[in-house]
Amino acid sequence: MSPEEARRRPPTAQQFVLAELRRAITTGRLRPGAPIRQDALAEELQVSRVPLREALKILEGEGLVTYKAHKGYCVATLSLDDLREVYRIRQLLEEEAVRRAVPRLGDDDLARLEAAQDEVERAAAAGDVSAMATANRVFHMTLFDCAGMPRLARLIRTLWDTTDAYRSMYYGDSGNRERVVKEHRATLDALRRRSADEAVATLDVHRDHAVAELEPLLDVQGR
Amino acid sequence: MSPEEARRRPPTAQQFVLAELRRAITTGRLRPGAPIRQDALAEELQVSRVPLREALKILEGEGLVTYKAHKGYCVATLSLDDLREVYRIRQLLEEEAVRRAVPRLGDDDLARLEAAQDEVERAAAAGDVSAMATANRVFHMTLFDCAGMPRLARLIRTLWDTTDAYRSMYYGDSGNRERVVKEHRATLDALRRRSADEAVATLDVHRDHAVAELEPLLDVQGR
DNA sequence: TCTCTGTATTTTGGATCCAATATTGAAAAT
DNA sequence: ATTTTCAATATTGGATCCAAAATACAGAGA
Repeated sequence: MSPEEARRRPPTAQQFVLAELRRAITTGRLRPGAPIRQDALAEELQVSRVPLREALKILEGEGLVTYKAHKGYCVATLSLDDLREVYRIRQLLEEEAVRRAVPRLGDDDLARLEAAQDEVERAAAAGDVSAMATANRVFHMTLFDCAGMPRLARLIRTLWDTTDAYRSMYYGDSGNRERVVKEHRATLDALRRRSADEAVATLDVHRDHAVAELEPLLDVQGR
Repeated sequence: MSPEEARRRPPTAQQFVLAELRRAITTGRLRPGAPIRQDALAEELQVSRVPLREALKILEGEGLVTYKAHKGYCVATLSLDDLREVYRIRQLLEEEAVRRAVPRLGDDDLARLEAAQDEVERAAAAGDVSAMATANRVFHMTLFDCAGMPRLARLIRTLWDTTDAYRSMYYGDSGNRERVVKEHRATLDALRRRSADEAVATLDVHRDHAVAELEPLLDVQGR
């Protein structure tokens, strides 16, 4: 292992495994519905099954994997109903976060949001799906964090996680990437004018488009 | 172990430990802020540390315990801000659940709600704090489950869990118990008339009272 | 007396081994 | 041919053991 890697590697194996599992799920290397063989995965990641199982327990709590006693873990699948439910809950929670955040937004916060948006636009132009997903997330979470409600922000993060496995498919389409860029600009504009109502409205549109694009993808998965 | 116990005991040790930990936290045997010594607890519960640690990971995900690498787990404490945040999020999510549930309420659902309320009243009269907490929870969750949004219901459950450690203190006061009974009746009445607006309003009042009563208790904990 | 340092002890993190459960497949009976 | 039963195998659950980190503590030095 290079010094670089060693420095970035988390202080415990379970945290390392947790990060790896998240990546594997969001990048699609572990497909929704796929069973998780502990022995194979542990060997692949060069750890024993103990830290792997603890990491899986966390993901189970977050709903990213499902578990049945004596049967094991599977990558969670989303039904259409699940997708709509997750986005409806996000709508409720994100509206609250935005309304709390807007009056607290400082110039430094706006600068961070603009920096995040720059990165989104760069990734969109380059067609870098993975960077796009990351940057998009940074943009939204930066805003939500400004609400000063850490538990709310955490809940929203968890909800985002549950659809991460499908998000990369969404960004595979260049039309989707461009629309995301435009919608973010509208949100940023509303935030600059300190208009919570408009910011909420632009994000609602943003989400609705995502749902509309994701629904057919889920149908395919559901086979 | 008696046959009775063996029958009720979950199929895996971790599930058993998980249930025991929840009980210990909600009943106050494990106080908020208390460190969790794995060796001692494992011996007390007659299991090894492995299932205990997996159960703790679940509770960590739910926010009932906090964890620091190489330092271990502690029962989570709630600050005043945390309490207000949790109840604000509950307000948002529970309103959604009620509005979805009301038009779907069948007579059988109402019957179940009334049965739950009977149990609440029995426990309140008997001054049985533990039974009161359980019955109260059954009452509310029965309603939320009627929304047909399993993820939403699960989120709400998790939010309830985070304040469970303090709920039993709340029910220790007979005035609080009586008020809960009355407020439930108001909610039931609104539900019978299929009035979502009124049901939401009664539940908002219900929650606000709980927050008002819990805040001073948290101050004491915060020392 | 206070602080710093090094060591002993405690506690957590992880690996290996064994047990229990589930799954698979083959053989036997209908 | 189909179904059922039973054994073999694979996979998960749990216990024990060892390693690593953190904490507590004692002693030396200022």
